[in-house]
Amino acid sequence: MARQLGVSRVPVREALFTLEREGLVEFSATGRAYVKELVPHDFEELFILRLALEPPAARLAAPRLRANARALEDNIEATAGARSLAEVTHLDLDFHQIILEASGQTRLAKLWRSLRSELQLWLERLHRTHEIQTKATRQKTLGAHRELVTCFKEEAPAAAERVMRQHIQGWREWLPMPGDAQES
Amino acid sequence: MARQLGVSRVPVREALFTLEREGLVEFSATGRAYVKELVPHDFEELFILRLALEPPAARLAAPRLRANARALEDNIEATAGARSLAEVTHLDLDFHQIILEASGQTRLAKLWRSLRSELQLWLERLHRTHEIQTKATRQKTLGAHRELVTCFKEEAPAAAERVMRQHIQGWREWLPMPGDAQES
DNA sequence: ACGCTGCAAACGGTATACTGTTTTAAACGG
DNA sequence: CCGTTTAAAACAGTATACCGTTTGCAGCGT
Repeated sequence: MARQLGVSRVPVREALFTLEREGLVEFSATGRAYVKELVPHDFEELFILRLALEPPAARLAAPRLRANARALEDNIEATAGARSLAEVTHLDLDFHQIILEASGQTRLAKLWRSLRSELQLWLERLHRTHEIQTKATRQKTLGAHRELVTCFKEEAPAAAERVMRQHIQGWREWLPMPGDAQES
Repeated sequence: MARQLGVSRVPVREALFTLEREGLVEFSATGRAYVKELVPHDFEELFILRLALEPPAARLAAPRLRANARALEDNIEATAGARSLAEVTHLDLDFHQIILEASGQTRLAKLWRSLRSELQLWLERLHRTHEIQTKATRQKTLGAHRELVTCFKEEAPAAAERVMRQHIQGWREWLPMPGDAQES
């Protein structure tokens, strides 16, 4: 890989470790790196993590987003006018990331960033294999996002937490299960 | 540092990045590494993360711990007989880690491991600066742990989640605030 | 044909070397 | 005396080199 890229091995090595942290690469016991394959259980785990982390993050972010809801509103507007599916996905992840970053929890935000690429990979895969993300689901997402912005503007942390929880649970239920939720 | 340790710079570099992931070291914009100082807000964040992550983990771990509660019971016994404060802390963290590892959520377990050293650092600091961890608090901890084991044995995931939540919230309330919960 | 042995190539980790940048402090001028 | 300039030292990142180990396969024996 280093030869192909025309760089030395140390930076490649570090890049691979970074990818490992992001869940896209895994190392064998002998230190060899492989692309990690997507098993349904991993998607389930991402859902569990989102459900555990994002509602409290929304609650904590509420005070900071009271006056700074512009970024979120711009995001909603952009999503409404987005033309490609990939664009909608990107904006959706952006919306959630803004909230995470605004929570003031550096570890939480860092964790989200490390989860994001894996999440995006899954969504892109679902887009390829299933015909999801219809107009109806996009409207549902936009509705939840608008509701969240309302909560932030009214500085209603508890409501923001509840709406976020329902948003994520609903999101999970809309999705065409990848293999169907094997709880091993 | 590499010269002092008698190794080359690359391994030191990687070790520093690992310590950064564990929250013990931070890098300046110019790439220089410093020991991260403990600010009360960070402790608060650790509490928030534990509260978000551990109750669901306990719920998910319940099925797996039904028959494998021995490790937890051994841990409780060791804690009851522990002589040093550091030993109790170590065993307490071990108890929680066993549950996280048993949750079957690799990202969750990995996250816990990356939080553990920071948490331990905080607890040791609290031990030095305050006279906590009296017999009463140790009994409270042991009581909650025993209750959790009961939940696992009876395979009561919902109860395990609830007990874990109360355990962590209680744990936070016993602690002599490090600076007092500044919600910035 | 199949398994075992041994060797060569590839590999992972790390020491050393090189390069461009930042830091430090000494020399200089105001 | 203080701010500016500049040159040397330290530093971060990365290329190259070295070493011990693993891997893959050819050659051998059964």
